Amino acid sequence: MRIATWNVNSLKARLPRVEEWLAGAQPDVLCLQETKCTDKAFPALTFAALGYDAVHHGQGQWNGVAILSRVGISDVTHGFGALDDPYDGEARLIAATCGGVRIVSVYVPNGREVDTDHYVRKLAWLGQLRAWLQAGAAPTDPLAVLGDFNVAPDDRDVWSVAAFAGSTHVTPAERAAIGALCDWGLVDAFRARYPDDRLYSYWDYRRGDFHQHRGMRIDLVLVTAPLAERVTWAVVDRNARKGQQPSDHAPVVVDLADPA
DNA sequence: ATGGTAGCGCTGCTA
Repeated sequence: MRIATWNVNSLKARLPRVEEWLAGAQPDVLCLQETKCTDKAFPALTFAALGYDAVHHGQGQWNGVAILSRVGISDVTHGFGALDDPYDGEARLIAATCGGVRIVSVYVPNGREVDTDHYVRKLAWLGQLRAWLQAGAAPTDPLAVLGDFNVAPDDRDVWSVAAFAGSTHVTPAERAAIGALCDWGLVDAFRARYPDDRLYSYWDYRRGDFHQHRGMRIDLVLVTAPLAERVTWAVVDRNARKGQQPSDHAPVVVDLADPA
């Protein structure tokens, strides 16, 4: 089963490229973030024509998350349920079961500037993500959390440590919040496959950052142990960041062998 | 040099 995640930075602006990418990459499950559309405007029929069932949790102008699947979609939920949401009212999490795997599509808050209210609530949001996993799942379940985490887990995950000094995405507290998810029982599937490579998933639109290789790896596929042992391949599709009207993020793809 | 680009939606915010 091929699972993938892509922050598309507006599904309306990116739909032709998403359609093109689905046809070429042939994922079984695709998690989207920053759809920036309402549930009513979500192009479910377009995806159905390509063979994908889709569920969406959107609000309109900002945020918005979705899951597309051609291996079934059931037990759909969104948000943190009974738990408090530090970004209440923002569409940042949707979950569903696809092909026997619990799939979670997340758009972690950006945090804006270190030590601002938005940053403090970003850390709280990541803490609630762990609490929500602990309340509703087990590390022994086949479960994957895919999305834009807005955190570079390690210094290897930014093009220049100096360039991000004092910025969000690289602070010890943000990295500790990702570490807490891993402590619960998640593995960074892409990093496990490429221990030393500096491969990024996001490049700022400005200054020609993509072509200068000035990127960050902030789009992650975190999987529980039963899935980690099934990973056969992982890749960032940099080609999807090229050409006309790209998103500022590239898709991250992970292949899973059939369960033993 | 606090720059630069893209999306939303129409003025300035968010990333």
